[in-house]
Amino acid sequence: MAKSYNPEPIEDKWYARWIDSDLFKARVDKSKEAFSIVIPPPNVTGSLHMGHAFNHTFQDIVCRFKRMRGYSVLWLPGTDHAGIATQNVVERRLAGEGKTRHDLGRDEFVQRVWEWKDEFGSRIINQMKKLGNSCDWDRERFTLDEGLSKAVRSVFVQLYKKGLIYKGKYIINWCSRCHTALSDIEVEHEECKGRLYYVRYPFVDGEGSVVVATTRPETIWGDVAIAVHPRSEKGALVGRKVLVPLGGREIPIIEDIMVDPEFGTGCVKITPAHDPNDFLVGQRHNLEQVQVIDENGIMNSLAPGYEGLNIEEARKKAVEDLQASGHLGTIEEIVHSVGHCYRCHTTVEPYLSEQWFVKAKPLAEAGVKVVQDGKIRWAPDQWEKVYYQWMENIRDWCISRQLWWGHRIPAWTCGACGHITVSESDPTVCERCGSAAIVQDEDVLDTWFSSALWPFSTLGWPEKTEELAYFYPTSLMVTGFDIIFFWVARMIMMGLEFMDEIPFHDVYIHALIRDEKGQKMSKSSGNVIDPLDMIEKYGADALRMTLAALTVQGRDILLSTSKIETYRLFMNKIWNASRFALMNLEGLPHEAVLSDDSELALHDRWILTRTSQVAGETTRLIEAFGIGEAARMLYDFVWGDLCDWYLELSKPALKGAEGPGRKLATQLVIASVFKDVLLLMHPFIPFVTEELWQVFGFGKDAGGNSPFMECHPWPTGDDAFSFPESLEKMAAFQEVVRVLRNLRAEARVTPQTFVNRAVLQCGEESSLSLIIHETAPLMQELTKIREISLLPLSADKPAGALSSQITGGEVNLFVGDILDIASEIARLSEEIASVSKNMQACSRKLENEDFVRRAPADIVEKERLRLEENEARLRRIHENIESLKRS
RNA sequence: GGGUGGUUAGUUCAGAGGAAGAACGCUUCCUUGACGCGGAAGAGGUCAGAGGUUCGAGUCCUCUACCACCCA
Repeated sequence: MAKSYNPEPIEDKWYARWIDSDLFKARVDKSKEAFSIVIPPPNVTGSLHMGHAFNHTFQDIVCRFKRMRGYSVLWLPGTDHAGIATQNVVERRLAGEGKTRHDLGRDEFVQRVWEWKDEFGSRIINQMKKLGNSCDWDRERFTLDEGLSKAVRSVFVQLYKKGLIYKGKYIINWCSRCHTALSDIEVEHEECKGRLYYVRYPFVDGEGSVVVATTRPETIWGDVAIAVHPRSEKGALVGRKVLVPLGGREIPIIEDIMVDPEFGTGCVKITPAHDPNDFLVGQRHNLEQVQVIDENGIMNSLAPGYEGLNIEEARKKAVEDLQASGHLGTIEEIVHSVGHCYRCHTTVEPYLSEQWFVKAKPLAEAGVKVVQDGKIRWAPDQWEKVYYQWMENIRDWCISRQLWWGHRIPAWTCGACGHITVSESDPTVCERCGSAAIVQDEDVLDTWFSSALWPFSTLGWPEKTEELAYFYPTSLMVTGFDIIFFWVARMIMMGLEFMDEIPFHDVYIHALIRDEKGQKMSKSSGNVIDPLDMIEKYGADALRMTLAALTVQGRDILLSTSKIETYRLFMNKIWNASRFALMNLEGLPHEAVLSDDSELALHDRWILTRTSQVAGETTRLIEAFGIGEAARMLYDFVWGDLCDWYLELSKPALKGAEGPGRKLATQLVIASVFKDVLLLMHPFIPFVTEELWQVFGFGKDAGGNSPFMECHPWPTGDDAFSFPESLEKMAAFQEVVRVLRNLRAEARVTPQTFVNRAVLQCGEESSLSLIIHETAPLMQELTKIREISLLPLSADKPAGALSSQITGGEVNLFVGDILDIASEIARLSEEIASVSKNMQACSRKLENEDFVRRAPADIVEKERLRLEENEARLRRIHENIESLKRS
């Protein structure tokens, strides 16, 4: 075995073997309980980023764990077609050829996108494999593949027939760069600096004017009214007419409760075609919709003299013109919320157009109920509130996108009668009048529309497949809080509507990964830590372990390469600990197992007990999605208990110093503990554990073949050797060792120097004396003291020693001439200070009648013992000082 | 404006009613037959502030401050 762990060849080797052996293949097996996860499908244009790596590590740990626990596991992988993003990518490539998609035409363009997808779409899938994802790759799906497209059509038609999908002319969010409508949640609001322009609208009849404040003077061309709040002092103006200062049209002053009397002047201009609030006011008052900005963000002919200007130019000109005509008042610098496209960050325009919508409220009500009834559980549960809040205030979902890449809307408008035919199969004639002059809607559906069907469309719906019956509802959904609305909520609504059943039982929401300064990772800020780079540099296991260990609730994860480095060292530690074990297991037959405890020393009993404890805790934690806690516990256990203590303690026996029986017992303990530890770590770090497992030869069958770890049952700790009394005894042992080492360091004895003698004083027949008696040779080994002997507490204190107090006794280390009496007295005085402080805290509590009366008896008793212990310590320290002064 | 998190060692974070923990960094020492990618010993804290509940509060409640994020 190599002296240090080199992950790369090992990871590639095992991943290939796992796949060749169909280890991750999901099987409908009615004799087993099903466990299924559908992956949140990454964008097919993308590459694996740290957020995916984190998300996938979590799912992989749970899936591997469940396989080992005997479930029939399906982890279904795939990608989504990411309408806007993918179309953007291919359009950029075309631009490189000096072409636009319109030069190619729809069919050819879509063909080009497919070619691009075929070329690059497997990239992210290969990256997932590098991370070690145990997905069933034979079931990989894509939101635009045939089956899923069929599901999308079926859903669209059914919702339309139920009246839950409708088409209408409404004001929607428009990205003039992506050239498409967006749903409300695809708009990111951001505080931006802007200006509030005060504009005078003169009365038609007579003197004076009303002043209106607006951030968008270019839309004045589309004004159709001025509104005031009915109960404000401006209410008197209602019914009068004013002139629009650009263009000079006459518009009425109306009243509407939407107006905030406190904002600006209390008078608001109403532009129904260019503002969502104004749109609603316009509907209430039956106002005209004057559209002056087109879909490209360019002023049209309804704004004479402005035609062809973009918004920025138009705004500048409007301000100049208003200034020139004397209609412009003050200009105020303000900060206001401005919507931006979540894909390209262009400022979103409210735009009046014909779009398709899903009526969300009826769907949302069912979605709220299943969570209220506890059928779907959220972890951490605080996200439940976020979900409710959104679902209870849900608005209709704009699902049409003016793109070419996506599921084309299955609606055909008749040129003869105007009827819309919505159909799963392409119709040839209008269903109402039979005319063949029907034209399919140009738009495609929001990508999230197809993603919402993912938990059942991927399992074959609308066909009634056996996979669907067996694996749906899925067990768990793991995702980030940023897509609760985009995805989780919609999957719940669609699952309930079409499967009449929840899509998953548990939702685990994890935090987002940020850089070490807490900034979001982004290409533009150059702070991206690429998971593939990290895998190359540190290994997939190290990255996985880092991400697992950093998993915490309710806080973003700040990642840095130094943290990954920490866990890379851990991989090396496991490697070397195993190397040590293997070197010392030579000659041990594979079939030998630990079967009796007659030759077990305290530390053997202790490590077996600890292993069984840790197995139980790991099981409990993973079941409860406590991945982070489990990973941190395993790290501490392996590095601390196993390596620092147990392996050091096992050395004398392995060298034969304790006789052949002890050597064999120790070998069997090591084999047993390593077997369990590798199994417990396997879901977290599958590669290195599989390699070691095979080298150890654990689980070999009669033919000498060892199956993969994933086929081996999970250790729960229930049926393991366990000696609960060993925990306390070992703690006492460790305390003595630490105190002795501390005294050595105080006396500046270098680690390799042997000290001749130490004397431990404690009660005769006390448990401490028994422990020390039993473990003295090991204690000598760990502390490099030639002889450690026992002395009753009542005996006279031996002179010339450094002393320190332990629970139930005292440690004396004889360092001979090095002993500096003055500094030893000073050190003991410090000890007095800290012991007295502790004592005071104890007595303060015990003197408090309320404490003694009301605190649980065991706590009071603990406090009493603690006080006694401290009193004894204090007494002994004083004696030691006296004795030092005498010498 | 409404909501949700967060504030603990120099740094990054665990801990969620019974004597303040880890990792990294720092100091001192050690190449001991698994690992120097290691080991041993140490320094370092009014647990944001103020009230309250409790015999007892990083831990539960209220308020304040600051930092994030979400929704309008």
